[in-house]
Amino acid sequence: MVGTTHKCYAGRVPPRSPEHDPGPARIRDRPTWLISRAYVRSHRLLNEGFAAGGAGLRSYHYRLLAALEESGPRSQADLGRATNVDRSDVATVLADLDQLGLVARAVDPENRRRNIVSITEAGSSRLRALDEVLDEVQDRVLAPLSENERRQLTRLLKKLGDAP
Amino acid sequence: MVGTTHKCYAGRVPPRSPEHDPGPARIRDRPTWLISRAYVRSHRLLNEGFAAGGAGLRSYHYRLLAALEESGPRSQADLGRATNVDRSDVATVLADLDQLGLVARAVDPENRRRNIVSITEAGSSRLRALDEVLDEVQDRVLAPLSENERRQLTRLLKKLGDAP
DNA sequence: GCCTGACTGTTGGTTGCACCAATGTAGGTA
DNA sequence: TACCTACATTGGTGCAACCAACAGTCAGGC
Repeated sequence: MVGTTHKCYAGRVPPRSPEHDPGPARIRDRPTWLISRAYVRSHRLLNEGFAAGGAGLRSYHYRLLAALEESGPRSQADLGRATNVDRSDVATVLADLDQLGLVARAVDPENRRRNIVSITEAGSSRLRALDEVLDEVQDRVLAPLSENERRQLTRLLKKLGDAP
Repeated sequence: MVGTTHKCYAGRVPPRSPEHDPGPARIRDRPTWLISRAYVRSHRLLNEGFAAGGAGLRSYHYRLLAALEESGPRSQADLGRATNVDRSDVATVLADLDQLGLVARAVDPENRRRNIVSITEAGSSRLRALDEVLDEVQDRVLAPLSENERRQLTRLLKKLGDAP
């Protein structure tokens, strides 16, 4: 953009920083800001990936499918606790997945409050497709970092997430 | 919360991992997931901080105030570019700050499309109060990490954010 | 037995943040 | 002149997180 020869600015408006703007130093180095920036970036790439190859599914759907495949059939509340997704969101997202035939829900005969949710064949195969999308996204998110730096970042973020 | 012994499971549902659940490995180590977790945590602490000592202001308000104090009066569009906030959001957030007397907006006489926004005395003093809140939040967010790890994380996240 | 309390799934919201579309106005350039 | 751009503003979308309330269900104590 602005690859032209003359930037005359006849109106001479720009009050400061005609060059690139590093952003306000007050927030620039603050971890909350950096984390937020990283999240926005990751979230954007993730959504782009899902939009391109996710067939209408989003982050929540993937989380629940992955958790189901990993741990086997379990109740919705259990699923929510394992994935940090609210019970109510679990219900609505599972309704989507159920309608698509990717999961099956059945009342637990031994505890009729519960729905035992299990992933279907179609769900597993869809999950594998999403896995490829996800892997590519990881690569794009981490693109600016070296292999070693990626491992460091993963370690630090994991440690950060272990906190209450 | 729930420090009790209530693992009744009379209906013995859990088909796997009767011990502690490390979460699905499929997402557990993925940077997008870790970044998202870190963001949720950071965002929650941030909102708690703002709710406690922010007098109704939120992240967007702080961002714009900080950018204004840092760089001096400038146009809204300029402000938005410097802070990664959409023009439309800049407008509405500035309307809040204007009404609170924390910023002042005046049409640029030399380019009447623009609003030159400047921070007021009250704005600067409010910003300093928010700074203290923010600093405390940083500390709580980074609590699980050592001093050296905090520096590493900051460096890596900054590098990550330099990407397009 | 009955009552109480806790848990489950569900519906129907709200909030914060990022983002997009359209519009009216103003400047600059061809 | 006409045209293209930039600006501020309004109004709306989408996603993720979260909360409140409810009916149905179970376990324990009385």
